[in-house]
Amino acid sequence: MPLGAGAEERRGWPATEREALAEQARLRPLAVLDAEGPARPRTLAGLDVAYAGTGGPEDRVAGAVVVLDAATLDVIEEATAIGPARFPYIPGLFAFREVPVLLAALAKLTAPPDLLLCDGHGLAHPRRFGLACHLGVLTGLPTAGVAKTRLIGTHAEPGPERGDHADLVDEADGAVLGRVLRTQRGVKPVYLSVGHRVGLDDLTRHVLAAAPRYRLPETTRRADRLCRDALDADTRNADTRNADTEARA
DNA sequence: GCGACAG
DNA sequence: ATCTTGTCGC
Repeated sequence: MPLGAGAEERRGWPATEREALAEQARLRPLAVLDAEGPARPRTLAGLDVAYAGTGGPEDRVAGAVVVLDAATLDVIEEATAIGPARFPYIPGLFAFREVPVLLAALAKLTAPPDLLLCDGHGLAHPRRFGLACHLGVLTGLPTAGVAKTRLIGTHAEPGPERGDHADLVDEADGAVLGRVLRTQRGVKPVYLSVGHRVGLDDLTRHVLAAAPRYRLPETTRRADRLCRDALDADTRNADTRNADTEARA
């Protein structure tokens, strides 16, 4: 999947909270949040990141993207990438920590997925520009956030059945930020929000279809396992190299 | 000042 | 996210 070096790469990655906030403000207007569809995506991609450290900018991170056939949920393609976190974990600036390694993994795909499902929020963000929006603007692909917990907004408790849902609303202005969806009877709901070039109704259908059995959609489950495995494999390789160096000393 | 706070 | 023992349930 062709992803040329973006302006971000040439300008350097934000090093401070202030620079990151400025970058969010610069990119935010580029997100397309009023789109419909994609109605019938052929492929759905799940993205996730695993960490080695405790939240600092030096942590080792592994990103993964898993492309599934939207109809059968069979794996079509996978890719991973490993590198430094490059930014500390700060709620609201999450993307600056995960985007670099996710872009690196996406660049290894042979074809662009029809919809990227990110592990985090999109519009449901303090400044309306979560990880899913950020990744959408940078790749140009349809993206959405599928988060396990709330970041902002309030909502009623969704009904108990699979498919039941409630609006996630910004108390300040009444704006609908996303949707709280029950993917299985009797389990905690997940938080959906638009990222770029997708509609909330279509997103809800796709996530429900991708979660036939568990709380989280297969996209998220597959990506979660893949990035975890990639990080563990890298850790073992590093240990092996260190052992060899010690032996030769 | 006191909580809340994606992963 | 990651660190971690046991435990309740299908």
